[in-house]
Amino acid sequence: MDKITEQDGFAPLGREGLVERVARLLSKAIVTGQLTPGTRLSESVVAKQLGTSRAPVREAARLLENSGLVTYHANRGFFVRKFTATELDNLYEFRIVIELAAVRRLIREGLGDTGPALAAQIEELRRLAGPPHDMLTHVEADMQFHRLICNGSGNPRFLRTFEQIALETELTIVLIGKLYEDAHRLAETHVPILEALQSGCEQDAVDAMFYHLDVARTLVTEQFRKLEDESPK
Amino acid sequence: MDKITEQDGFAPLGREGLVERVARLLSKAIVTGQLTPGTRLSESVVAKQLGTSRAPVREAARLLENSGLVTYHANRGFFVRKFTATELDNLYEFRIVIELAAVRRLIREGLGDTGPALAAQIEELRRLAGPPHDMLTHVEADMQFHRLICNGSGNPRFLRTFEQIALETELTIVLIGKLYEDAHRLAETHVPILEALQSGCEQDAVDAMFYHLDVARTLVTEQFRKLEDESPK
DNA sequence: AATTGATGTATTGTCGACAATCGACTTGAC
DNA sequence: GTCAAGTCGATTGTCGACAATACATCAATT
Repeated sequence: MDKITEQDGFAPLGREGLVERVARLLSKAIVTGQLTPGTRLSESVVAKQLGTSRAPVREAARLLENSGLVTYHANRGFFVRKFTATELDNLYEFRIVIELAAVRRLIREGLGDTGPALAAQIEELRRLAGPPHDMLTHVEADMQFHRLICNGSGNPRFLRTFEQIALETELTIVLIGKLYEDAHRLAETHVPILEALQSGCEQDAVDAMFYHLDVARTLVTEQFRKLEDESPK
Repeated sequence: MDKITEQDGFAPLGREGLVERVARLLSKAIVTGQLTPGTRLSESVVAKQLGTSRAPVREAARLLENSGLVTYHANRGFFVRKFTATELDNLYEFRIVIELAAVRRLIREGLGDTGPALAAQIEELRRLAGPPHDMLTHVEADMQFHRLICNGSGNPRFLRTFEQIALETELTIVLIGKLYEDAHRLAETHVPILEALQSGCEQDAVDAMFYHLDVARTLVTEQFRKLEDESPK
């Protein structure tokens, strides 16, 4: 079994550093929309709210900067990241490059236990399609499917880069407010990818993944442009 | 440990933050080999040497962590990154993915003023081929050629990702101690890439870049394995 | 002798305070 | 009324000190 989540194995449990905890709380607050894009992340305010000093908050903010959730201006502090339609398009283009490369490598290295893991994740997506429809949980499960592929590719750099864009991808999806009209449909769109991967045909797998991501890219970008027009600036 | 001193002479653009200065000094010390892989980066020691407190050093170290030059172990601190042959191979595989994607995009978007910039950079490489043969300067000029391509691609994510792996790439090359036997030859290996880019044929450009990077990958990996055998930890 | 447990030391983790810097506001001249 | 310079308040930048943790050493037990 591959190690993805931090709860399996003997990874220290109470050993989560304060910085990581703050980073997790902040990222959750941002992704869930409690902190809207553009708002300032005052170190002292956050520190006071969490009952810590500014140092851990500052470090956590720098971590989030690498995840693309916040931007940092020298001598001005951290701000929740704002996205433009172009940036969003660039994000998906980049994501496609990374994930297609991961798919190619995964095929060449052999699926291994990534196959069953992907199948199980699709089951999870189907289960989540039923009520209650928690958007964030759903998006995270979707991302987990793609994370499994990057993780199974065998080159840790793909997983690492995926993690760097995973949170901002989640954020943009949540910003838009919907991923698919039908949650059941979303789950099924992952099936062709898995089947192509299991067939062992590299080109089929690449095509399936590209189609999947390209559809998502179009949906997300168009929806975002629509929202941009409704509330210009 | 040698003292890390700041090279005077240039203050790039008005004010540079203390954190950035420390990060620059540290990265230079690592890439030049003053700090060898595996050595501990004691916050207090570095801070004392640079005449600052630990806070900026700590932030700078976290920046370098993103550049892959140092690793961080919770409650143990920062260490200069050690590379294995496999990691190095993964690095080059990843680099190929990124740069090939950048080339594709650059072709589609049109060269613009990237063409002349690339030509000028080749000239710079030729100039540096003459004495004195400063390895680091040479490597940096080589990387600059590739940086220009990522920058010209039009998608900032490619440049951003390139920057994340640029320093560790430089480090591995310097670790090996040589890039090419003949520095003049290195400069010329970039010519086919530029010509293919100017031809406008996407496949030619991709092929040229792939060949270039694949040769480098083989050279570096083999040389590294040789060094690994000589001094097997 | 090997392993376990206790102890000491060095380093990181966190904190609160002060200094430097930026942006907004006020004030004044034209 | 507009613009410029000066001032003020708030926030980040940096610092030194203290607390918590890990590693090494050594003692005690089997």
